[in-house]
Amino acid sequence: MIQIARTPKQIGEIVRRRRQAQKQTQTQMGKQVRLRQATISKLETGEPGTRLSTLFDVLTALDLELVIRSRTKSSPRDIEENF
Amino acid sequence: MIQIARTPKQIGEIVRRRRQAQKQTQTQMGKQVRLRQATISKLETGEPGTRLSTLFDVLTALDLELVIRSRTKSSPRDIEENF
DNA sequence: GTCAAATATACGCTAATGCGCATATAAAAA
DNA sequence: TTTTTATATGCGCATTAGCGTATATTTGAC
Repeated sequence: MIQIARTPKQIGEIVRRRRQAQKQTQTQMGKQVRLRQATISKLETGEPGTRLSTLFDVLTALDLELVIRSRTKSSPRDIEENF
Repeated sequence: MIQIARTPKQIGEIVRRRRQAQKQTQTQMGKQVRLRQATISKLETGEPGTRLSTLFDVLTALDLELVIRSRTKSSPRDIEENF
């Protein structure tokens, strides 16, 4: 399972899919990492102001990790979603 | 080039190495993406409060992208750096 | 060691997160 | 449809990023 994210919105989508796949609610996840349900909600909807610490907390709860790598050629889908 | 980041600090290190590899200063990078040199500095030193939008701006300037994937077994190095 | 360049900090400011708490809205179940 | 569950929003508050500007500190070249 690997997903490219070039915008906060894309991160949110990935997080949401993963959370749902694990059959968790935002409230449950929030409890695990001590974040409000509202905070998870904002992250998943793509708030650009979300803090790195919040993202890492959530990724930990979902057993995901973040990888940074050189950009690959962007697919048409990436481009349209950037704006 | 691919790097795992499990903490804001690790992200900072990756960003810094990449920036230096491109022979850019924080001030130059900041200009490209309209961020202050001080902001880049904080990101590179691992501020957990850094915003996602800021991270993406910087990654764009460095031609890097972010990938989210299932966690791999952590290497000893990862563990010690988590606390 | 000296000096210039790069990076880390500081101050005052504005804006926005994340908080607790509550509720409206949407989605799923009965 | 009615009821329950889940997600999105709202308010007031404390905290903090990021801004401009400026300066201390570190690093690197000479």
